Amino acid sequence: MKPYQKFDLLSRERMDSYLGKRGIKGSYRAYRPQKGYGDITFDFQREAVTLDPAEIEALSDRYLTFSAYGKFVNVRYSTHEFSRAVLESALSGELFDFGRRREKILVEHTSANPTGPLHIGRVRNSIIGDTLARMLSRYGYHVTTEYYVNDIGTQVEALLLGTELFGTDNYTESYRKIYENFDTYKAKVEEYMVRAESGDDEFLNSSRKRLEKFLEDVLIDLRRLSIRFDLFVWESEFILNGSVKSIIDKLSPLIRDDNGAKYIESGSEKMYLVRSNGTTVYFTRDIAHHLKKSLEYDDSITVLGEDHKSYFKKLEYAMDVLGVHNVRALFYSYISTKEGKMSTRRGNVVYVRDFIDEAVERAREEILKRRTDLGENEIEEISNKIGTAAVRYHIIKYSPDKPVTFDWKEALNFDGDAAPFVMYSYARAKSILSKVSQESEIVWKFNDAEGALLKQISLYPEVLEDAVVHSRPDKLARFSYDLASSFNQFYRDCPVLDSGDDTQRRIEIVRTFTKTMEELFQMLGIQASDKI
RNA sequence: GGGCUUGUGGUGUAGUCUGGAUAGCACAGGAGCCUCCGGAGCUCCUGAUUCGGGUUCAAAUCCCGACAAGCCCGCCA
Repeated sequence: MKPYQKFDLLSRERMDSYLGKRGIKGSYRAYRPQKGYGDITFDFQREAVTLDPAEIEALSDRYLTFSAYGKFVNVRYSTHEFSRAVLESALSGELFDFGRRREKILVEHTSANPTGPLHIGRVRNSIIGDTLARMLSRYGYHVTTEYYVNDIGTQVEALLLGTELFGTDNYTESYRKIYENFDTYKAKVEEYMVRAESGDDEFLNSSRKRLEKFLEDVLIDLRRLSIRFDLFVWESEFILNGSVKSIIDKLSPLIRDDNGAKYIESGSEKMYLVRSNGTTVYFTRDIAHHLKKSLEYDDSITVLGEDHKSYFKKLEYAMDVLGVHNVRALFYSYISTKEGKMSTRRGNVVYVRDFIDEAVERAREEILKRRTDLGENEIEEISNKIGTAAVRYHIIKYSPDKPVTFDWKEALNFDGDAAPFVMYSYARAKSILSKVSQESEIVWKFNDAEGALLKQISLYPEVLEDAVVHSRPDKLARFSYDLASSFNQFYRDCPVLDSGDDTQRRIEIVRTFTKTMEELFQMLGIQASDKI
């Protein structure tokens, strides 16, 4: 049992047995109190009971210290015993063991139409999705990541037509030109759509080949952020394998007709499946897509911008009709700039590649300021690690449903709650470990500063669980900051090397810290650096 | 018009799901700390729950209503 679990249980048993013996009826709520009140609180506020402080205190022993204030019972875990439990748990590997789960989970993220390089609004999707996938995987699930590539539909056909007419060099511009005069090209776009929908192999293959090139532009940026996909699912698959047709058949009892177009209805909401020209809409193909997910995975999460909320509600309605309940979405709010919503026309789009470049450059400047002992290659490597980590961290650290206003100054501020701080504390720890010359026996005796760091470390399992249960990858970033901060305090108070009896124990504490940090870095997609 | 989301110090945020004690953190501002393993660090100070009702012994947290910001309501994706 992990340290907090073990001590929580011990406290609870002690409390329950006391209540039983005294015949006190009344339930308590147990939670971790705010700082200063100990490690666990039994809250009797709702109950009409009186607790005798002296009797409560008498429940204490060398592991637990009980105290009562009114209807609060606070329990403090012995620094020495708890620290020992944490360090032992870490050394045995138990602290980092979350077991394996049978469930297969699909995480779909990014899935942007490849009409141009990613901007920071879209990359929030990628970073949330990738971090989510990493933490679910660490927690023991069997995770697959998916990029759903649209190779059918109005936007895609417009992109393809645009590049045919105006060239592929600046494909974003070519795409835009179609939309500038959409009426002119509407017939041609529609013709392409019909061809695609008819399952025209030659046409679809050629579409796909060209789209792959544009998609590569998106994937290049993502790779710099250590984001890769297990799976690319092409939308046309659902036309070709007939599943769109079978969806429409399955829904047919509910389908109504509107001049040849087909829709289903829930309340006053109409959900169109088929246009009057016979082609299906994105929605219909997405139903087929999600049906496939539901069959192949136990659970599936799609990362979507908040603008898709009502869309997804409709999709859920359709899935519900089909008896599918294991698909869900994780929504995030937009990133805007101070000038408002990002818009190419207004020239306030921030591309991820620019953000990464700036962050790497900033990291490089900082390194040059403080280090003269590194070679050019090393500087390059470290600035890349720091810069890309800073980008990921800055985007993941906000709660997904919090709207973010992007500000260059803030985004490139490496002081405080930012990746360099966290990476710095890790580098300090590694630096100590690199100087360890000999090992000896651990002397089991902990002081408060050691206890504080170990206690922070011991929160890791419950933080991860909380993040997983609530789909909140931002919590890992926050925890990594708190942990780094705890380490910096420990670093100030506790010399490690050449500290006599304390040395080996502190070395192990530092090792445990770096191990925990590495876990967090792994999930946050940060490449650790021993030197920064 | 209907629906969804957000509102916490000067700024950016955590806590809100599951009500409880002194609302945590960062930036900015002020004051300190290098005879010691890396000062991108550490310590201290200043300063906040949008407004109005309600529920409750107790509300940042739950309910209702305003107000403000964003998003959605297409035979687009």
